[in-house]
Amino acid sequence: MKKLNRDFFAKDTETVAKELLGKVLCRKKDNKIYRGLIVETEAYTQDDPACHAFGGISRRCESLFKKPGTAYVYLIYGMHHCVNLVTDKEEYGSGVLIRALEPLEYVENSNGPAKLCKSMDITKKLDGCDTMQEDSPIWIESGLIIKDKDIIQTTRIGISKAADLRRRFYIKNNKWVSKK
DNA sequence: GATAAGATGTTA
DNA sequence: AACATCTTATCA
Repeated sequence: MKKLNRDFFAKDTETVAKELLGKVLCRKKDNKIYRGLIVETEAYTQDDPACHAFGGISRRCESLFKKPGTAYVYLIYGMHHCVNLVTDKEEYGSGVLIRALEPLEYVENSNGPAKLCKSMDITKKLDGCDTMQEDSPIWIESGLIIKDKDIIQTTRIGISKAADLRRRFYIKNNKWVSKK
């Protein structure tokens, strides 16, 4: 498997969200490399009221404004972590939320955005981490080619603002996609 | 300083 | 359908 380069992330956020399906999220910890196939994503951009970067930069979401390929990790509901990958260009707050993984190596029970962070030990310590760095503890590798006919595009989950936008993508008939 | 809401998951 | 649990944004 080959590590993705920055050009992959330096594109329109919805395009990256769609293309991340079938890629592999990797997390190195204690000499073990956890791997999971990305099966569900959501796109968030600065002009979207549901995005943390809507209205500009803040301490929490500052990572969204960094270079494409940066990891953005935040805490939600006081107890759950979620991870995004920054997209498009630097200084523009946008990213793709990883919502679900199909377990490959050392990963289990990852059919939800908080569950996958728990099973890979992704915490705020990884916020702002540049996945392009050679020694990064988290990165993305190429994986499967997903055909267009196997990709479903629909509305996002768990948000109240801009709930009608169809910015969620998942692999059709994959059992690890989060349930409503 | 106080308050409300939040890109969720588990339990019943 | 309730709740666990706390950071962040917003307002005073």
